[in-house]
Amino acid sequence: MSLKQGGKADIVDVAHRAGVSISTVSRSFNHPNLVNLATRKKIEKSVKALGYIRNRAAQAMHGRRSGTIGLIVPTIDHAIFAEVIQSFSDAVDQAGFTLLIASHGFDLEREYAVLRKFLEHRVDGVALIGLDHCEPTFQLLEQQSVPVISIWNYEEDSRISCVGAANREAGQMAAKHVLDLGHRRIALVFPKTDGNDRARGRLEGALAQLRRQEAEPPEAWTIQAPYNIAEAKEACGALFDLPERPTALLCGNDVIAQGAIYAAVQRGLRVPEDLSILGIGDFKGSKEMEPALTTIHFPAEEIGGLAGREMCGLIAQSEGRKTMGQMVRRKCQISLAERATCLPVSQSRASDH
Amino acid sequence: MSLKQGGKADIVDVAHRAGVSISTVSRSFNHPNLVNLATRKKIEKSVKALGYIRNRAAQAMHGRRSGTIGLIVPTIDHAIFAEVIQSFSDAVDQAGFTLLIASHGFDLEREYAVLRKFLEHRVDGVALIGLDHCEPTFQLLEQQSVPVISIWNYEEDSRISCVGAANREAGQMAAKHVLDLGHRRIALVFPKTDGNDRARGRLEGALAQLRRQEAEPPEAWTIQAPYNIAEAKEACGALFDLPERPTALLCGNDVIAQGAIYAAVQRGLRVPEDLSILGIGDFKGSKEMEPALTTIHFPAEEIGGLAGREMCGLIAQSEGRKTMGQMVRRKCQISLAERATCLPVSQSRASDH
DNA sequence: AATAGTAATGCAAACGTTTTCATAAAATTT
DNA sequence: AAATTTTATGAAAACGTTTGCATTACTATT
Repeated sequence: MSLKQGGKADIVDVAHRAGVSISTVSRSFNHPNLVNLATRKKIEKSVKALGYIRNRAAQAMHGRRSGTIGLIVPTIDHAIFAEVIQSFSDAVDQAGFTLLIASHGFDLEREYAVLRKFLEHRVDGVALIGLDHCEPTFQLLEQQSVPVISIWNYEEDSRISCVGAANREAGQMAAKHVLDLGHRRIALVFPKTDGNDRARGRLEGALAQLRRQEAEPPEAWTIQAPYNIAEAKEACGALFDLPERPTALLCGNDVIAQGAIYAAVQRGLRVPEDLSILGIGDFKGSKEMEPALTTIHFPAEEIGGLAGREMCGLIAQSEGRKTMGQMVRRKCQISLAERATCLPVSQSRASDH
Repeated sequence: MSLKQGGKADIVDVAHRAGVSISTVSRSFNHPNLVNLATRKKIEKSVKALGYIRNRAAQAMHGRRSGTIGLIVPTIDHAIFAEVIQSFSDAVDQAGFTLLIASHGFDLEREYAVLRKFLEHRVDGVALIGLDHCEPTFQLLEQQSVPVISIWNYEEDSRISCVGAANREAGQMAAKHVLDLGHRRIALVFPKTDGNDRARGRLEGALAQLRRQEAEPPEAWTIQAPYNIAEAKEACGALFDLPERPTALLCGNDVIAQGAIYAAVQRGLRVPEDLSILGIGDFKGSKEMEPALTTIHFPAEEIGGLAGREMCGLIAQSEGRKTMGQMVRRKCQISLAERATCLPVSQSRASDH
């Protein structure tokens, strides 16, 4: 009865103090309508006095949900992911879930390990980024039949539920735009594409469009850079120092584009007069840049929020036992955000030398 | 025995199949050295065959640790926090912990609510950002005597353990730098400071230094802007449009500084010739900007990593029962990163008009 | 006034582990 | 060969909840 010291009050302590049975206490939490108002008040008082905090772990043991959702991302520290994580988090929070987050640093084996760990914690659902995952991951997911959703990439024949945009379309849209502006000398800066279906989709989409219009870039103009300003700036700098310079640059995302702009400025190249630059993603701040970045808008917040809500839906319907929940696929619209970093080739400075 | 269908294999299923008792199975996980190698192999095989996954919730019920750490941040979607979250995550991951993350949107009441939720999940430790928290939060923490650490701000008399930098010093250092460069007409752009001890410390430090050297800015030159490029750009734009313009601008962090630069560029002001701009934080990409941003370097990665390790240490020592673990305080060094956005006033263009 | 229905509560059996204690078998000592 | 220690295992009691079933006391219904 004097159990308050340790801060470790128990449901039985609460029951004792309130002069009721533990069943009643439990019920007053889970099915309040089944217990008398007066009793409920007594219990509430006892809870306060004892500083009692429910033990979800114990709840979870009853086949009840753990109330947690696991989110596995390549990295948290990327503008791209931070935004989508935030909106996903908000969405599941609102439904009362607690979020477990882990990153795997673009290593799909680690992704599998993290997934196992999450499963040990009996998460009610799992969210992953993209649709590229290793076979053991898929199998584990299926075998455990845990609700799962993929965020960020949309494929109509995806193996798991997904909420995202068509990255291939984005690449194509980007390429089409610079082609429409009359550019023919177009370079590409993309990150590594293995294990990264988003980047791969974009690159393939862009390349396909360029080929279709017979403007495929020479090998030297298809370079790699990770999603980080410093390395992108450096890689693009090297590209600009080549004897032959492109008139337009297609970047794998806005961070790369920003690096590209800095590399250009550094060399006295003017954007967009000397060089048109196109990003993909439309990150926070891209619109405010000077010059404002022309890019393909991805509704990151919408995707994250929608994914969160669909995740909760999937979990809810998996309550209904047996049925290995339905598959859900949601495609979010992307669009060209025409701003200041691209110019028709006719208005560009003739920069041959 | 044929329990594999549901993917819901049990420790008893495993024991059955391996022909041993559940005690042995449990032991083979927790104290492998206590069980015969041959038996262990059998069990391992049985585990594989059944696709068994341990249930941490059940473990946690034995007073054992849950293996989780809760991290509560104002928001995930800020360059500042994303970096520190990532390194904190990596550190605790490495120690085998799983991270629970939630954001409260700079609302300290919500922070309290999130803390309660985490406590229900019986996290082994809690990490918070900064030292500003509401009284119920502190009390709950004390009462539950859960290991807790504050990230990002250092105070020698903090109420809870902390790992971070002295934000007041940062503000002072920033102010001193522009004063040393000869500036006297200095403006300040900071975010709201209530419930945000980091920003408050910086602002107070800067203001104190300016006052000390009798260069306190007029009210119109002390403006507010949240940590986001769009609003910072707008706010700074308004500042620049004032009849009297400062020669130097002290920004609450690098994001604000970036917004300020864009606002300047937009108006044809040249940085640093017409206006010196100083950031605080040294975010990823600040060094690569053109012009490269002069700023106060905060070792975000170091802080996050150190905080993660200290957190694990706190948890480990709290194993030893009774003793309400020691308090830990770690101060990380900040430094001036002199780059290209600040110029001595003598070299600036006389921009009076 | 007897009966049926409803509301509020308690008892005890789960849930999936860990761990203490006891025991059996094997290895070591005398 | 008996006595002792060590190694490997099992039985059963926790851990803190939820919940099905049983019970009691009311409230309507006839």
